[in-house]
Amino acid sequence: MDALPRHFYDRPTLNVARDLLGCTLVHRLNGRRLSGRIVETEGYVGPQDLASHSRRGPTKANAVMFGPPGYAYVYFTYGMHWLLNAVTEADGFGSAVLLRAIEPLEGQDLIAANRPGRPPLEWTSGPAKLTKALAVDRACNGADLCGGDLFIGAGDRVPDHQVQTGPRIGIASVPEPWRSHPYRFWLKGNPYVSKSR
DNA sequence: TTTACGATCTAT
DNA sequence: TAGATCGTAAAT
Repeated sequence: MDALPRHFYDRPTLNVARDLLGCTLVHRLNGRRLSGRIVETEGYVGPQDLASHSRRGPTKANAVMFGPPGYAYVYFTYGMHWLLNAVTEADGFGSAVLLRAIEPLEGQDLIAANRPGRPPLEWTSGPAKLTKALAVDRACNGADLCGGDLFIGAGDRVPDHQVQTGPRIGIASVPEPWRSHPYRFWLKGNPYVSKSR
């Protein structure tokens, strides 16, 4: 499976977020492949988006977001979690797609080992769960998703009637209209889609 | 240098 | 429903 080309990411962020559904996130590690089918994403559409880390302009932590498309923006939050994004749009524009959930495909023995004591449905059904499961952390920040050990491969095209949209999760303190914009995309009925609260 | 908080998860 | 837990950036 080939990595999606850079021009896939050099498009409007919401189109990328929609089209990443059904694609395969792969992490090559120690000669093995850990992978999963992307079932939930969120778009963070640019500095004007008050829910986006890019809203205050480039900083040391979010610099990758402002770089060229097709790179991994990995950041640390809540004192313990790593979250994985794919950078979108033109170099210099701060936008990305957060990968929120995947369905395990390859390397399920290794994935299980990274999620000890948890049932399969809780291995990758959340943005911090999937990074833990696929061993994605700060070392992956800035990785080239178009040609490296962490990449995204094309999947079967997901028809529109299988795609649902809604507001993004975990941004309750963000002002309207950004809080309510339907920038979250998921596969209808897929059991690995994260639980919102 | 100090403080407040966060694109979450888990156990209670 | 609250506690864990710490890097980051704004405030002091």
